[in-house]
Amino acid sequence: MIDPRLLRSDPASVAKRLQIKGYTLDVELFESLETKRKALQVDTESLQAERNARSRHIGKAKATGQDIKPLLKDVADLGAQLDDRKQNLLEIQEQLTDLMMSLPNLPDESVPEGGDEDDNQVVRSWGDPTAFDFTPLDHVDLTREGGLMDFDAGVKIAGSRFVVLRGAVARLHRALIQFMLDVHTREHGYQELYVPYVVNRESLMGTGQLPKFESDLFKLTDEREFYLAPTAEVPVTNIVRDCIVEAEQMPLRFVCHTPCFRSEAGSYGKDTRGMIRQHQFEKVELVQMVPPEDSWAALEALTGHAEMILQKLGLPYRVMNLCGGDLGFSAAKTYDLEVWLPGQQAFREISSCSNFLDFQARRMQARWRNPDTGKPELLHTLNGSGLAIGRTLVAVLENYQLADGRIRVPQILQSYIGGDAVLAP
RNA sequence: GGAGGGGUGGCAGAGCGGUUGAAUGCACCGGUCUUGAAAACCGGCAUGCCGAGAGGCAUCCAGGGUUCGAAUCCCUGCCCCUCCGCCA
Repeated sequence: MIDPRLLRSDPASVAKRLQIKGYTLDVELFESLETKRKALQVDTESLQAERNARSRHIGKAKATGQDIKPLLKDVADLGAQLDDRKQNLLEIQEQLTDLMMSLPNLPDESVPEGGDEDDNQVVRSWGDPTAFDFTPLDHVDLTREGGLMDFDAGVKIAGSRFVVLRGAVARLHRALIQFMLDVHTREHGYQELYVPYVVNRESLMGTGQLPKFESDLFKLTDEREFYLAPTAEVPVTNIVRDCIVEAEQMPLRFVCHTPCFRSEAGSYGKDTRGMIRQHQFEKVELVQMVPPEDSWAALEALTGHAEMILQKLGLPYRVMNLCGGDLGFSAAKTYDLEVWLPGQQAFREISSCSNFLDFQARRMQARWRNPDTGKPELLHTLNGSGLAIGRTLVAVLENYQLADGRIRVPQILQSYIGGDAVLAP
């Protein structure tokens, strides 16, 4: 949520900055709601003050044994009046909260202008696109033999955009998870977490998936409002919801491997081949909670942590600064890591690292105790994939393929799969 | 699944339906004392909104209800704890 004070004091400049994200704020609607709210609130509160005063009076009169009947008569119609105004106020407030909760975060100054991914800026790149003296295959063709990636089985069991992995590929997939968790816990100072994969409405509100993006989620048919987590960001970030974190515990750095479930509504026909876009995929997620003044440095560090995985795996990639139009709902700034996929002859997103500033924290009421003021203040949250497992698997298969169709195993992964230098079927 | 007990400030923990936004302790902040620290003592210490200020309003898990008035009474939901049963 955007700071309501900022929105109230300068809606025009908020609107201007939201426009960079392609969001049009109806300033007039907001201001008229705000004006109504203010009037109603003052009205209601003065009425309440009167009622409170009179009730107190009755209490005192009763205590001294006076006749309270005339006093009661006085307040007879106050209650109904009050109920009426309260109801009006509540309706306006509800409209205002709905509006506020559906406003995206303000983009940072350093976010480039632009409407879609074509306007993203290359910040830096690492490695050169892998060279082959033959025409490289994509991961689908590479794994056809032996049904190592069995898309038909996935379809049979669940439906399209699901897959069954077998044998060496399933093992490599698992090895990638272990490897990433090890690097982040041992070298980057993250605490490993295990979390629920089912999340409630409040949690999704907190990180910003709700109320606007319900259709991206799988909802369970239960009388409780349960959803499958679309990313570990949701369960992990919500750990600090309604919490006041002590300063000496900061920064909090969590790493968590979870499956992620996404309905991918609206992506029909997009990335239908292979494992690039699935309803269910694994991800190792990095999440940080930091004091506000540290969050920009933390974004650079966190992005670096994700990059380190690609470097250790020897996968060429580039870092993109997302333009306004491509920026997510909650993010103030996002770096995407794009890995080189020889099968597609293209860079594809494999990680997304964002600073949310206090946007999520305000929704979650996640605070820390600022030692300078002694007061609870909103903290800053960040997260990034470190990395998406399915896409990393694809990248390894495609970048490490040999002319005969076998797959070399990146040096650093060999100890995770029994020392094999070439993927054994 | 069955039977009970609970949800109050950062934490612990009081709180006859009226002057309780809430005793007390701990923690924290400031001060006195001390060479310094500890102890002791004094003072301060929830959040949001409105207001220039004085002050006002709201919040004691959430939502309804009773009442002139609810932290306190009633109903529903959520969560936690204890015991029994079942279970990976």
